[in-house]
Amino acid sequence: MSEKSRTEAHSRRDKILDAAEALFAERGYDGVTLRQIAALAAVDVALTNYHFGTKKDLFTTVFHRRAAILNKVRDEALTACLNTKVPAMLEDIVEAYLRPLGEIQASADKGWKHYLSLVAWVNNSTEWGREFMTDNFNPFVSKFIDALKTTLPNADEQALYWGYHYMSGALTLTFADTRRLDTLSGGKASSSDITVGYKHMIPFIAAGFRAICDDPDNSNS
Amino acid sequence: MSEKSRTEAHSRRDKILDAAEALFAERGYDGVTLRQIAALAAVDVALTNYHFGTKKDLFTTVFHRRAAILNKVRDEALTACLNTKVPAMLEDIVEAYLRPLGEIQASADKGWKHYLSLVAWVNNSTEWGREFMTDNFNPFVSKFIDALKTTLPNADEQALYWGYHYMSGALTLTFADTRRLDTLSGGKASSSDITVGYKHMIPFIAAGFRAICDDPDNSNS
DNA sequence: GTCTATATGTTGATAGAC
DNA sequence: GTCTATCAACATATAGAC
Repeated sequence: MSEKSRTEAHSRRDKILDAAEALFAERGYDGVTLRQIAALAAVDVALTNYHFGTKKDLFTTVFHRRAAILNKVRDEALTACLNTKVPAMLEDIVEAYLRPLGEIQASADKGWKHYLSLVAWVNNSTEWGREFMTDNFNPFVSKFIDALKTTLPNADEQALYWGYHYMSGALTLTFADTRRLDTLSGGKASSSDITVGYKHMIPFIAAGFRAICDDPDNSNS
Repeated sequence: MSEKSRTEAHSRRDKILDAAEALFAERGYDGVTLRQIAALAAVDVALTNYHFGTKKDLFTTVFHRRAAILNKVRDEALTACLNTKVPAMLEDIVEAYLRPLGEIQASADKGWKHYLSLVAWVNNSTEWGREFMTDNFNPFVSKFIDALKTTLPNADEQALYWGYHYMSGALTLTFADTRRLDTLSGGKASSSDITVGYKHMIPFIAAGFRAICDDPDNSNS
């Protein structure tokens, strides 16, 4: 195989993945046809089957493509945070969790934006979440919750997990980028103003955790 | 038309709505076929068209069926809260917003549970949310945000709207009832333990609002 | 109101030529 | 690797008998 054809094939393969990522994120698995994906990628429909097998296989490939690198980036941020001060501040841990995602979403990279939007869709789906969220992201989430325990040693564990649930929901809706905050606020806030969205999310979530997880004795510490 | 046939027809009509509600909530609009809806309702496929028109029309009917009553219940709760004390406490306003939903979701009514799950799906979808969330729920949300302004008079409006966004995301993920908290926590918390989910949500969200909307001068008030 | 039968289109998938 | 051609299955929708 020549260098040229190898490169072109790889490029078409990637174009299918990019198109599938964008469309799955926008309309969900069932809302998208292989023909629409092929059209957006500007390749023949049969190529989706040649490169990835079934539609479900294609979805799996799309989801896994960025999951590993996402875990790596976030793991490094959390580890760095935990190494700078012991015990780490609650705000710092929450920031370590959220900031890498905010930077990705605020960046110019369309592909990553689509991927986060896809994660939002998966996270809110009972059946897709069970298959894709648990295996890919639970290990890192557990690490995050362990970190929270070090700074909230007296926390009721049930409250801690529900706090994570609220944060996950807030984050996920931010991923979804619905643009509905614009209409609601009459222009005073914008769903796509990601930098502002993450700037307020960190103190909001940290305060929430403290309110339900902190021991009454040191609630104003 | 006899009483009996009237009742039966109405019953079949309702069975289609109930089935559509349950399936749309579980798999989204495109993930469900009219045949599956008819099968779950135990009626003929052609009846969906006779009673509701197109598939999209059926979805619209399902969504509107409970929207009005939901708005009424929530409006009463918020109004009652605002009338008991002036200015109302932040926690009371958030509770007025959340508690009616918690009571509905914690009740034994399967239909309402499915409906809230459907709202979760719509809220996280850019294209469906634009069409169905804005018209149905924005007026009440604006009333809620106005109430927040009375108790957080110095709040930056942009922060206030983002706070609402975080609350909406947390609430929505709770609607979705993904059952994934169970796996993540190793049984220490359960997504379907709705009473606990709402009990912690109120102080969590209230503290979050205070952290980003309160004037620094009275941040520990 | 309900069902049978069917029109009409689209879907995912693949066999086979190049 | 890529494209043409085609398949069986399934979708929504409706006309017409009862």
